[in-house]
Amino acid sequence: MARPSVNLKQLAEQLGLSQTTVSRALNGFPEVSERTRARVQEAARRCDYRPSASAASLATGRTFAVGNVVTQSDGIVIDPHFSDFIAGAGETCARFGYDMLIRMAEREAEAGVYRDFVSRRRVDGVVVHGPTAADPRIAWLRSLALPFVVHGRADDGKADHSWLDVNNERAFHRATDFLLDLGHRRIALLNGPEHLNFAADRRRGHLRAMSCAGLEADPRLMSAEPMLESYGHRRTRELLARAEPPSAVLCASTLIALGVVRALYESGLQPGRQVSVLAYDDDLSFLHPSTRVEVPYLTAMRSSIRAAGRRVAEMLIERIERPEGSPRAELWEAELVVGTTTGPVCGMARS
Amino acid sequence: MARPSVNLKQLAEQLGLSQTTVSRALNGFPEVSERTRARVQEAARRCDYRPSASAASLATGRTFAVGNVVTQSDGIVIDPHFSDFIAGAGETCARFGYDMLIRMAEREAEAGVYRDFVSRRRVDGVVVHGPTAADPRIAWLRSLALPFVVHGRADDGKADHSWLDVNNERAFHRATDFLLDLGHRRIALLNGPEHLNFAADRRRGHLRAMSCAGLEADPRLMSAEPMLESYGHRRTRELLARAEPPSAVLCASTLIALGVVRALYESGLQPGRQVSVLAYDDDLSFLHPSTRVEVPYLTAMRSSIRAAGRRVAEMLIERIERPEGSPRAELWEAELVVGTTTGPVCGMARS
DNA sequence: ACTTGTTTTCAAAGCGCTTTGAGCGCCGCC
DNA sequence: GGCGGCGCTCAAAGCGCTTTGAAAACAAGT
Repeated sequence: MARPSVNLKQLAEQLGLSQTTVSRALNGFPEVSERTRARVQEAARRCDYRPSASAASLATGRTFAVGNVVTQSDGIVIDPHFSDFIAGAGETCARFGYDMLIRMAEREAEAGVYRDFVSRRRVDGVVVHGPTAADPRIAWLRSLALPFVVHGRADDGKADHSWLDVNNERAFHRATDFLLDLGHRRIALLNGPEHLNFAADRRRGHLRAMSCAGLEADPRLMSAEPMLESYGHRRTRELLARAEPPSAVLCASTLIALGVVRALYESGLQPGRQVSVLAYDDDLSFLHPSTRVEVPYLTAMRSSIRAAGRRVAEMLIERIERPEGSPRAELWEAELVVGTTTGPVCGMARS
Repeated sequence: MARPSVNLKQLAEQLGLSQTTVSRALNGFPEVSERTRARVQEAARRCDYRPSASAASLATGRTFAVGNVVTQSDGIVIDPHFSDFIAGAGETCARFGYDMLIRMAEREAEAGVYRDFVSRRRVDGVVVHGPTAADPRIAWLRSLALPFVVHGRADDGKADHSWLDVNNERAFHRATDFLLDLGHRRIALLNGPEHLNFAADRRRGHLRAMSCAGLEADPRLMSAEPMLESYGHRRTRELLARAEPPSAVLCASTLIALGVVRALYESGLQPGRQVSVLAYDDDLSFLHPSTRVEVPYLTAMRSSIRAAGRRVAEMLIERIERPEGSPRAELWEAELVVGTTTGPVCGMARS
């Protein structure tokens, strides 16, 4: 099996046909007779013929690769949510014969990367991660005529491009309502970085729910940081040291929630008893049992980021293969999963 | 900035030079005069000229991409360790002008993916993840003459290829010694899947340390499963329900350890007091404070998987660009970081 | 002036595929 | 008998780069 690589020319010679016919036979063109097609396919399989990607790419302009640029904003943190998203997207890509290209760059260099993708013809399309308010990338990509799908929403979703987002605002509205119904009034929000739209939406959902209930949210109970376990832990310790600690904590990720839970236990408190914990759960594969028999632990608003990855890739491939079609937008609702970390407000936490 | 894409021919015409000269000027060949080179470079910059990747690739056979195949062994779990590794590798790749190609496949299809990479000329080399005992991939890749670097060790590292691994055996030997020194005798091992070499090595290190201390490891205290938080949690509850529970738990990842800690707290035990917890820590970015000022929480054997990613990518690029050079092998030592989750054995846990 | 050598430039031949435009044989239809 | 149409196949022209082999330009040595 050393070096079998046959090229089109050799295959054609072997068959006594022209390259044209062989190429057409393999690519399913109608103008080749079924008998010939079968012969060609058989020979191709026997010789393990596979067209060179770069030659095909040069001839067609297509690369069968989708780009993902990972910005290392402050020299830190590739977030684990990304890897689950990629896993989902990768499944779809594999199914359609695409590869995923990943390029890391400083945030300021991102525009350059897109131009590079286009002028060097490296990818057929890209997915845009972590949109911010008035995200400039949308305009760049449009002007470059590079197909793209946004994971999240830019321009409030009004814009004329494909996107898929979770209804973060509603998710946090509902989460807050759930806690309010349990009697909680002092609710802390441990949000992700709020220049990212998803985090801003979550904050808004939380605030809306509070004001619908006639309550004013206490700004001192709200924070926004990268979603690390240590953030949940440190912040919870701070909150518990207050004169008026919260009776419930709303977290932007399960990672944060794990830190919160750890801090609670360290302080001798039990999640779901003295302090309730509710997290947004991206259904990360490594935080969940592989078999779903066990009772959920964290109460959470859940939506699978991996499923989102799958769908976003489908949407992207559709834009690539039928650019004339109209863009699609999907807004997914997160599902409330009640676990053991929430419970009715209890005496202790009353201010 | 709409469609600037200039090609070599146009650039050459514009300069009144031949394509040859322009190409050579840009690629740093010595036989072009400095004056001409400067002129060409200036023009290239002004026109934002970038050579088409597929054309260059077709002409040279190089792709400037390194492949990573992610096997979805049982339809589940892309593990978060992978994403940190990729982040590291991505940094190096970006520095050297390479892209990372990711392809998902069923484990049985992996051989086919490598062949595809080679015959379709998709990548210049690959990194091999998660080597197992007598891993067949090594032989495949060698017979395909595709440059590769193994993250981990195959063939006990004797083989003639580049690899980078952590000394997992020593790490777990030391970790076990550390616990033994604290007086622990009943030590549970929550290992990763032991068909993977790194996990087998860790088990061996643990067993060696035990037998060096004249102790026999209790097989009922050892388990091997995918490294999920829920695994740590469930398994710890099982262990605590035993007549003779362990006084210390050794975990193959921080994720597992978080589950262990949670289970301990739920049972009213404190990590570091009644039960010690020591984990292998890949220094995953999302489980650690971004600023390192805080005291470490988990006691751990630590080695950055991200740094490993960086180095593996360097080694791979070296193999790609100088295949005649001799392969490199590196064995990294993990560092012991003492946190708050370990302490001397205490009365309660005595059987 | 004429060879010799060195530097700088070029035309043209690939790399391996797709795709255009045409050819050929054959049918049926006016 | 000529003509359009249909079914199948092909030669050749790209796609945009690199690289070979040779030529042109210039300087230096006899």
